[in-house]
Amino acid sequence: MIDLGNFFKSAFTVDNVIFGFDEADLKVLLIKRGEEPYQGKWALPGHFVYSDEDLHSAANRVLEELTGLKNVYLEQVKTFGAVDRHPVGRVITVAYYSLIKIADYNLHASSFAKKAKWHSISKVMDLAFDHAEILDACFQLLKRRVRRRPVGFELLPPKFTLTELQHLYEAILETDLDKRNFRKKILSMNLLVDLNEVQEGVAHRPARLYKFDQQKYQKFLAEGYIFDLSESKKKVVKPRSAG
Amino acid sequence: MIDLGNFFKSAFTVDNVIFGFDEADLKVLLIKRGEEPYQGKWALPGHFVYSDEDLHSAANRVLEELTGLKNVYLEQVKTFGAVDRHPVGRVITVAYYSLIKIADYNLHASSFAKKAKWHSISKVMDLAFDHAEILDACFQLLKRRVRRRPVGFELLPPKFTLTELQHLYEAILETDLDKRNFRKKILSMNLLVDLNEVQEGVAHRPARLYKFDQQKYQKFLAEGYIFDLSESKKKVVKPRSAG
DNA sequence: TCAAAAGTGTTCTTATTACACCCATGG
DNA sequence: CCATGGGTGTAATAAGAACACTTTTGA
Repeated sequence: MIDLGNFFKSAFTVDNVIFGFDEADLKVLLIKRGEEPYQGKWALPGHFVYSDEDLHSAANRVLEELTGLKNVYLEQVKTFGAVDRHPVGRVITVAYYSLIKIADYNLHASSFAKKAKWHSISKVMDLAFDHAEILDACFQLLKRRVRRRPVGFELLPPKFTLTELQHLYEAILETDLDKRNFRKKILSMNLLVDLNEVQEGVAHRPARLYKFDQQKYQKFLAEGYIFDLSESKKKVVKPRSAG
Repeated sequence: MIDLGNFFKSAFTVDNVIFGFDEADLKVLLIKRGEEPYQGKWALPGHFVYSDEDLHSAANRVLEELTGLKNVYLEQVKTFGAVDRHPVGRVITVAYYSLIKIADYNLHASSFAKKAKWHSISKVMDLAFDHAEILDACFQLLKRRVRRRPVGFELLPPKFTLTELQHLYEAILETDLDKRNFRKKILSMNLLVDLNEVQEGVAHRPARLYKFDQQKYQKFLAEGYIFDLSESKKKVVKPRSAG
C-alpha cells in the first residue's frame, strides 16, 4: 500500500472561458493579471477550488464574481494537467465555458471585474499559463455544440432577428452561410416564435423579431428530436477509390 | 491575496474505462477492490497521479500496468469532483476511456490484473465510488465518437469481417442496423481494404476479411474529409408547427 | 431617389431509407 | 440436403446546395 499522504499536496483550479457575442463578433472575457506569475498578461478568469466546493460550483462562483450573473449556461470542457503548467506548484485546472448575453454583463460587479475586458476571439494572443490552449479547446467544443444543440440563443438577447442569429452562427463556425437556406432550416425546426414585432430606427427595411421557445425545445427533446444545424460541411472531399 | 498553502492539500486520480469487444458484446474491464474503501466492489482501474506525471501519462500507466498494452487509443472524457466522492480526502478524478483489442489483453501482466475481469456493458452495476456515473459518461462519449471518427476499429482485430464491424456498431449504438445500407456506406468511404482472404472453418459461407486503412484515413483527414456513420437517427420526431 | 439590409422559392443533386432473395460452406 | 450466415441492388423519399430579385425603411 502506498503512502497516500504524498498525494495530498496538489491543488486544482477552474478556468472559465466566458463567451459573448456583439456586433457580428464572438468575444471572450479576459482579465489582466495584476500579480505574478504572468503579471500584466491577459488570462482566463479562474480560481482555486475551495475544499468544500464542487467543480461546477467553483466555475459558477468565478462567473458570478466577475459578471454578477447566475444561472448561466456553463459546461465542463477538459482538464489540463501538465506537470509544469503552474509555477507555484502542482495545479491542474478544469476548464469550463459559459455563454452569456453580453448586454447583461455588469462591468462593476466586483473589483476583480475592473481588469476585465472583452476580446474578439480572433484577436486573442499571448495569454498567461496554458490559457491559449484552454481557450482553443473551449472554442472547438463550442463549434461542435452550436451545431447539435440550441445553445447559440444563450448569446443573443431575448428578442433577435434572423440575420443576427445567422451572424452568430457565422462567427462561431467561422464560415459564411446561405441566407435562404439558413432561414429555411431554422424556421422549419419550429423552435422560434415570431413575435410580430419589428426593429425600430434602422435605416433599412426593419427585420422581424423572434424569440427561442425553450419550452417547446424541451418538449421536442423528450420526444427524441435532435437539433441539427449543419450547413456547410465545408468542402467535403469525397474520398475516391485509389490503388 | 489568499494563502495558497490552504489549497495544496488535495489529490487527483485518473480512472480508466477500458472498452473491449467480443462476440457481439461491448465489454469493460473492471477490478475487484481488495481493500477499503469499497472493499469487494467492482471499480474502474485507476490510480493517483504522481507529482511528476501529467494526466495522460498517468492514464497510460494505469492502462499498461493492467493490460501490458502501450500505444493504445486513449481519450480524456470528464473530471469528477464532488466534495464527498472519496472517503479519504478531497480527490478529484479525471476520467479517460481507452479502446483495446480484447485478444491483445494479457491477463497476467501484473498482480493488479489478477482481480480484473471483463464485464458486459449492459450488465455492470453497483460500482465503487462514483464509478457508475463515470462509466456512463464514457459510454455516452464513445457512442458519439464512433459515429464521427473511425475509432471502432481499435476494438477489432486487424482483420475483420463486415458483419463483425456491423455488430460492433450495433453493440455500441445499442440499435439495429440495416445490413445492406451499412455495407454500402462503410465501403463507399474507401477506408477499408479488401484483403482477398476469407474466414476459415465456419459452418456457412465464409466472409471476406477487411482491414482499416489508417494511412488513407490520415490523408483524407488532411484533405478535410469528415468520417460520418450516422444511420439510425432513431425515430426523429419531426417538430410540427403548433399553437 | 439612393443605400442598406430584409425577405422570399425553385431546381438540382445527393444521401437516406426500406426492402428480399440467392450463395457458399460445414455438418 | 439442411442450417447458417454472407453477399447483393433498386426505387422512393428526404435533405442539402446553389442561386437573384423585390421590398421596406431612413436619410
